[in-house]
Amino acid sequence: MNEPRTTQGAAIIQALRQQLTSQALTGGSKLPAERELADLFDTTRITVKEALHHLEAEGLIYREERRGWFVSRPRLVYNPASRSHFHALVAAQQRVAATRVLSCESVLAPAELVSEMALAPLSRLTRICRLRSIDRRPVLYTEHYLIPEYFPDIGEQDLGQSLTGLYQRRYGLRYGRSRFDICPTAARGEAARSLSLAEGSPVLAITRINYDQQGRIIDCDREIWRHDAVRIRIDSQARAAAS
Amino acid sequence: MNEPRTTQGAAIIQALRQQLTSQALTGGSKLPAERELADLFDTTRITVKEALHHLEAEGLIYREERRGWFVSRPRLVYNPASRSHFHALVAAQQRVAATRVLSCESVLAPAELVSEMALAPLSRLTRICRLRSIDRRPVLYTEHYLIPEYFPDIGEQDLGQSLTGLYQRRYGLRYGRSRFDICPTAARGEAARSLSLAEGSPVLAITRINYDQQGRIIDCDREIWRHDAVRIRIDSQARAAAS
DNA sequence: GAGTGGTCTAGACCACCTT
DNA sequence: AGGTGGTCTAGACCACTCG
Repeated sequence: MNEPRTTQGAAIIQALRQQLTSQALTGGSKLPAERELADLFDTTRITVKEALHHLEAEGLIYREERRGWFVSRPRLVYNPASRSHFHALVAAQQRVAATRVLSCESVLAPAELVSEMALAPLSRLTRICRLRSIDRRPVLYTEHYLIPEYFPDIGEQDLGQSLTGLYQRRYGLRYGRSRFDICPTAARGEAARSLSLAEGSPVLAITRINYDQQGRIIDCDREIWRHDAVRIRIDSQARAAAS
Repeated sequence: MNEPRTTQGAAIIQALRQQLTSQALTGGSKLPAERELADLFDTTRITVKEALHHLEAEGLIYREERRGWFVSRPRLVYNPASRSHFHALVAAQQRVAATRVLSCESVLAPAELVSEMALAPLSRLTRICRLRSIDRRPVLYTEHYLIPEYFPDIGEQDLGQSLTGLYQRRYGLRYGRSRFDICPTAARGEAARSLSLAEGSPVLAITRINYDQQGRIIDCDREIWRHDAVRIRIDSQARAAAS
């Protein structure tokens, strides 16, 4: 097997992994403090911390800033190409969803969106920021950028519900095609704070540009998922022959 | 801006980020040694290392085991739903692709695939392991698990080319639908070694189950991408109305 | 106020890569 | 052989959370 020599760190990882997969530690529960683990394994906090980071990268545990380490729950299976509503999707997987609206305001279009959305320079967009939780744990930070002309009075609507549904009911807009990018990156700024993640923690960023049925761009949304909270699943049909 | 107090680590990150985005350090080049950076910023290796890990999570730099830190090149834009060949895809983005076949052998079906692929317990599958590079940097480790009945003599074929093309030309098999999962996780074992990643480094795992045009499962493939080397891009058409 | 993780110091030895 | 990152020691103080 060409097994690398077992380091102390690897031993800690293995011991914890076993506890985690054998359900001795179950979803949502808190791990002992780093200092306690260091005593337990007769080593230092730095070594323990390294081991915990490995398990975090695997998605078995997660951190909440200055609160401690917790056991991850199963990932939400999510298809960004389907238009299913977050609350319905979560409920279908026997979990409890919640949405909190963080802000809704008019902002100058960020530079990268000006070209992506084919806007005039210095355009204004309506930005809606929301934080979504599963089983009381915040897992998804979203920013929607709307073309304001299509969405008068959006600020007076209930934004805790599905925006897709609202677009259709209130504004008569239905999605046509959309394009999305999925990119593993690191949490920064507001997204990190809202998700109670340390700056630089790995996340999955999904950026989507939505067109209506006439092919006009109507909005763009950016989802920042905790990397251990989600698994993307997509069914695809056969295409034209490979090139 | 509610800026968190600037720590020493944050200062290092900012300084390096600036150098990286201003192209003072360009793709592929090597960063100074950790000890050198520690001197430069008048701090310890551990602090420097932490900062480097942040930039790694962002995808701006990457590590090669015991060789050093390097500046990332632009991510490959990849659509796993399209059947385009790796070499063609890479060439279209002005990069140079290479494929190395690591192994091709008959193995006992891994437990998780037995259920996923609806196999009889203790079935055997043909496993092909390959390592793919862009601009001489290994970025993608793949394992294909084939139903052996459909692929006689596969071991004698040239496996460095596109397997999709080979399936069709040699075996008359064409893909119908497929289902794929995209999951941010950590590198382990053979995949970590081949990609010269430390155990536990973040990667993007894409698992795909492929059906032929008659709806039979013909193979399953597992791609392990270096997390900073790829960006998934998918175009989707409108679906039936949201539930 | 006690406990937690976040950050940091100032070193050390080892395993591996490069020359 | 010399340089690199990988791992580790044995502490320290700070910022934040929670009861």
